[in-house]
Amino acid sequence: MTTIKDIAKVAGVSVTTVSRALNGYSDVSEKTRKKIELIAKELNYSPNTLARSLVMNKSKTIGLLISGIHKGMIKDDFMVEILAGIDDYVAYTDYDLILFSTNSTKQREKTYSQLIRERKVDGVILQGMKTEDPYLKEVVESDIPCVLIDIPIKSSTVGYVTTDNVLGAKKATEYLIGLGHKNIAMMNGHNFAFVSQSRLEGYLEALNEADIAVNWEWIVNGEFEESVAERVATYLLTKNPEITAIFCASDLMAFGTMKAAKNLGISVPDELSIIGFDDILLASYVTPPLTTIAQDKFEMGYQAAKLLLEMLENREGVHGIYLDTELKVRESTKSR
Amino acid sequence: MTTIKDIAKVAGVSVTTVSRALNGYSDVSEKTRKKIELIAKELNYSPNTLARSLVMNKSKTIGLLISGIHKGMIKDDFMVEILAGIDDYVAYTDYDLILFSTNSTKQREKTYSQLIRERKVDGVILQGMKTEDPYLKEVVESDIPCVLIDIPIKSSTVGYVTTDNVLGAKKATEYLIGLGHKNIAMMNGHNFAFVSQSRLEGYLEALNEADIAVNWEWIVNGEFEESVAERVATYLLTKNPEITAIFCASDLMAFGTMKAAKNLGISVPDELSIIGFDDILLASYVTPPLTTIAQDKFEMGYQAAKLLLEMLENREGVHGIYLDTELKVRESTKSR
DNA sequence: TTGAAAGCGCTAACAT
DNA sequence: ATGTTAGCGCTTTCAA
Repeated sequence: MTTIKDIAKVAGVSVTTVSRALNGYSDVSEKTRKKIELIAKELNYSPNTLARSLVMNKSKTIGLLISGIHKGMIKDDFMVEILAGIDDYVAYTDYDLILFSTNSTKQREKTYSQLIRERKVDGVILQGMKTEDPYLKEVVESDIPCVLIDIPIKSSTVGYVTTDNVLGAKKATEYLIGLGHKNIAMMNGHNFAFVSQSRLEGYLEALNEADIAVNWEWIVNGEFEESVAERVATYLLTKNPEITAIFCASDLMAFGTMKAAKNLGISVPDELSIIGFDDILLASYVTPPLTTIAQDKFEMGYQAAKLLLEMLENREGVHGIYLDTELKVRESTKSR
Repeated sequence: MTTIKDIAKVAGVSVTTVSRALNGYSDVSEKTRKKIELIAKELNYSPNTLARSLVMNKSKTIGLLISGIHKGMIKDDFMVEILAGIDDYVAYTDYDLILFSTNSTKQREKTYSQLIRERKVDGVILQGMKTEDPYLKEVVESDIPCVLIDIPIKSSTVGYVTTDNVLGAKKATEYLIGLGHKNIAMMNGHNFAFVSQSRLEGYLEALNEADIAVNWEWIVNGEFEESVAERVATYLLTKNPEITAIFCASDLMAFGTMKAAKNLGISVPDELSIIGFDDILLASYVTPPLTTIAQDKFEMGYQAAKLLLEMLENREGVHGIYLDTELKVRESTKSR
């Protein structure tokens, strides 16, 4: 492997000159620069980023801390789209991505922040962490720049990008109300997700503004999992046959709810309207196609990467980004 | 950021001793080791892997060269599952993953092998490269260990994992034949994929063994893309109404073919049987659910990672791995 | 059992 | 415009 030392030797100059020439500094004569560049090419030289990072104290890598790289990823394309968005932005920079998958099942003896510090990433993007995750605190409190997906924490080194979940949930609920529904249940995720809190808020707002009394027994948690949602929905629908519509805080949970309805012989959308949240790929393929609130996941990733790099280069940027949602009307909802 | 120097100072020993103690060498007294470990913890020390990598000349990172991180990834979960499989294996090692997405649209001024050399990855996994990709050659000819997904090249530094595509395609075709079909077309990918060659081979084998004459006009290329497949299938089916079954070399192309049939008013599976290859998630959600040959994509990723690490640690392993397929009978095929 | 010293490949003052 | 020197944080001979 050629080093600048080799080049220096061949060119008959010092390593400093080589370094300067190759890095485009102005204080090197055009002649020597040309010579050095030529030799570098001939020797098939590539710089050793390790050495460079060590001395410059920045690695030009950004860490991606993602949870559940395997479990959810297949059916729920949320993570994949985020990743695609991040990649799309990062591809045009000189940063590379290093993946830290926080597989909860595996007993990593090292904490995330240890990993991050060891690998000397310049910044990190966090996705899929629960609000009470001890590591979240650890990372946020460290001085390493990070941007959080769907967790609105802001500081000089922390930014976030998320969807306007309150408004999104409100839109969903209002749509149901507009359809003539009054007995609208909500299948939420769990209490350790900011998005759940926000979506609940939107749901409540919509009900309040329409002067519909809130029935707290109709607000349940499906843990963002299809199977849990199915179980919970089965119970909910059996106990409360008067429910005519359900707003689900994720498409996957909407699928579970649809299954529950099917098993109970409740027809969707004739007897029960179901609306989801996310607009994952499958949403338009299930039967009936799912009406849902679409979030722009790709854009979330893109904006997250953009924000992080802005922070890294000390360019001022907005540290808190809210993305819009869009109602996708399909066939799982019907006017009453 | 604490370094071993800081620890050494506090402990009143040399950096050498600290290094040895922390790395579990035996030639350090239990007493000093304990002391050093304690101090390290108190000072919240993490080793700088950059420095370590530089001197040890290995980085404990493996590069993931994947193509089309955004385009295909959403609908076609192939890449995602591979990634999940890789991650699943790597998670239990002390290696980390660094992502090089070879977005064809972007004009990377650097070649893959440059990226790889600069980042000093210890090994690399390649996915989604066409056989004639100049970079493939470049990487394979370099001395850096790599394992290829779906490209059977073997050398001392190159291994591969792939599906038994010949057998898989044969199974598919035989199933169609067993159903009573004789006029069986094939929608292949393109000529620059080994898998296409193998799947064609399997198709031909099955026909030959059943004494069915091959009609070369019925063998077309859909470029592994849904839209292309739709166009090609439309033409094929219009020209050759006698075709009663089509074996598609990917599920996505099978979807395109289904669309073509639908537009032409050809009912699947009543008038036309369609069988796919891959078994992507969507396969069981489309209407009618797609009969297909399933590959174990997760396992491919897992085995690829396993093989690469075996190569890196000089453990002997099989450099060429073939995985089995499984026929998933659903509702897009019917006996004639 | 421990330490001194060299060096991995690079950049960055500070000369000249 | 170019070179000398020091040093990033670590591992590893070689001595003691």
